[in-house]
Amino acid sequence: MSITIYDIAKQAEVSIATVSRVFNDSGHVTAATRKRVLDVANQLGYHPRALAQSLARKKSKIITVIVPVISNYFFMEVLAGMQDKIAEYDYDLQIFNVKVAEDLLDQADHIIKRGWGEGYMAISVHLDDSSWEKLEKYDVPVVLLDEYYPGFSTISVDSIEGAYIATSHLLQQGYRSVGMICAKPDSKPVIDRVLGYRHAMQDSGIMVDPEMIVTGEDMERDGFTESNGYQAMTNLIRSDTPPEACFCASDIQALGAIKAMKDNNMRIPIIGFDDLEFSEYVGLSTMRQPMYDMGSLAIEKMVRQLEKTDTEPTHTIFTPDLVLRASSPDFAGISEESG
Amino acid sequence: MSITIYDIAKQAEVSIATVSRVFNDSGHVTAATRKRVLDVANQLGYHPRALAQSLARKKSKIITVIVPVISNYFFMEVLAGMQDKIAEYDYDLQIFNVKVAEDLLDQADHIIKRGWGEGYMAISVHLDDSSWEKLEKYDVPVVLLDEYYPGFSTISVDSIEGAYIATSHLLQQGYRSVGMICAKPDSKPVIDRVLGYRHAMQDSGIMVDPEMIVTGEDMERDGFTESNGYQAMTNLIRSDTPPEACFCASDIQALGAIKAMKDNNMRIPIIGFDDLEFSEYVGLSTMRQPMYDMGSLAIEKMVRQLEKTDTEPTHTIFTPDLVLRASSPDFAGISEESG
DNA sequence: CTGAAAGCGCTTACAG
DNA sequence: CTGAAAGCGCTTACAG
Repeated sequence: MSITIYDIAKQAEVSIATVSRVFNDSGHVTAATRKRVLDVANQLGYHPRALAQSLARKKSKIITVIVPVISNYFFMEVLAGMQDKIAEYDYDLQIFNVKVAEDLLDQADHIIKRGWGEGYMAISVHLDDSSWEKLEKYDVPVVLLDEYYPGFSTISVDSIEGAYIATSHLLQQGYRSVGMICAKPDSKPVIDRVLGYRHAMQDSGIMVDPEMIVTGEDMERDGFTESNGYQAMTNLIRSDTPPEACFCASDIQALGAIKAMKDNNMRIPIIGFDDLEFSEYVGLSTMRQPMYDMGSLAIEKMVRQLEKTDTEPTHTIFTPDLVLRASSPDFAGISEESG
Repeated sequence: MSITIYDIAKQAEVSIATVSRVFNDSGHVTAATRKRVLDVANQLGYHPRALAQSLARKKSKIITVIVPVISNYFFMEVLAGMQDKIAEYDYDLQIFNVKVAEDLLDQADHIIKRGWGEGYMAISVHLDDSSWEKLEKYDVPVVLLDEYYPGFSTISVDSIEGAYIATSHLLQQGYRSVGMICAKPDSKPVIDRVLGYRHAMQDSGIMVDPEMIVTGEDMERDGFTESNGYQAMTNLIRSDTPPEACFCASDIQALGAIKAMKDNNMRIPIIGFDDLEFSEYVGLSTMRQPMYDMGSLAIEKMVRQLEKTDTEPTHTIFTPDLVLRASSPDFAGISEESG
């Protein structure tokens, strides 16, 4: 039913090898035969099947992206960067979702063994070193995004440093009691951001009050949701000694936190983490993660590996930038803002 | 180097056919030989290559998604719905970006001919009927999302009706001068939304003032950006007779429009279109498009076609729901709100 | 420049 | 239940 290389070879009165050559610009084909083949192909609407080409060439020209099902804004902005960048190359993107569970390694293993891609990128997939080590054995190009492992090329953001910067800024403004809204406590980014927060507090000689580190009840998407932030801030407000300022593990939660403050008719300075597209318009101060650039860079690293330009893994660690907006006014400006 | 069905056949002392059967639970294989094969396979870390299976079976178990590069929130929420739904089935998602240009048909044609997927979904790809007709000839399952064409299954939202509802609501509140913020004028959704807006105005016996239909200068993503909305609202404000209320073609633009109002120290009721995740937290009234559900339904339709449950194209047209929030207070409440 | 043939790694009737 | 063989739709040395 669907037409193949044989059909057009027959009609053009050449061998299938010649047809193949025409479509690959490989080998030298006479202009005449080339035209004959192309004419027949056009007439019949022929186009080589990528599947068959991939098998024969042992190259699929596909880059497979592994992402946790909790697809959030972070992933989306990263993906946008990937999509724009990959358009420059002769590769295409295939996406596989994995469930965040104990058998995460098995799932990744399975995806790689299925062998669709020439290379694999994992976004926010967190495994321990021994797990990554197993995957390393397959000797296939892998780029990790939002994760670090020496054996693969990685792109990540220094969450500890970011949290430190945000918290320190608040402390420098003169606030002593700074709270933190976190998400799922055992999620990798949360662990790091809490750590940075603690460091900053300690470096300022302030005892960390465990009750100042809160999260909401809604644990969908690992707690990275507006509702979680809303709940968390509500908890903070209702505590005996509400903080004077707050560092929040993500912008999306900060959005909810701001709403909670509004609903409670109060306002304290808050700094988020991410810098999502809407953050600027909401006036949210935040630690900017260059998500789009990270996605773009990930593709570049992958292509360099695929084309053997890079032979050793490379590591890029971005330090997030503090972006100050209305949500964390200068200390002097507080009275005006908190109307 | 990488191990194949032959390797494990040899070691297990069976034919490759038997190995294949074990991995496909097809045919009856003795428990003993089955175990033997599986043991060897595990030991060698074997797993069938999807590429080869696809070629032999003439089925790739892949659903290909075609999306314009201007990937916006709409696409992202749709994709989330697709991802969650596809997890229930034995299919995987592959994404191809197309550039919105004259040769959009060629690009789609090319993607389909490459033949990766068993079925193709197009999100927000707008072509004329004769173009879709050409694609119909390939006789491969296609589902269109955010587009209508009789020959394929489609899922769309009634933009005209949605715009009509939003505008009518504003008019019923008592506003006479209602403006509209649109995006790229010749983009499909914009055309429809402007139409609905005009209908509503006309049905209320109000002359449509062309100057009341504005857009911003930034045409990235077809104008569906905050900055475009900001510019558009700024234009509206600066006009000789600013409107008393405003319908906006998208939430993302409405976000920018609200900021523009704030910066100009004024506020008129505004209703957006989409209901993005942040809209609730911003208090933006809007025409809700069930994007997630649309993505989910698209997968269902596709699978039904792939498994021959559906043999005829089906069409689902959602009418967007009016969701009222703080951005468009009741007429009575205006004085309080516009502080 | 062009063709015959082997091969990519599987599946699947067809026999037995 | 199991194997030999053809086939999926291409590519690519190897000859000529």
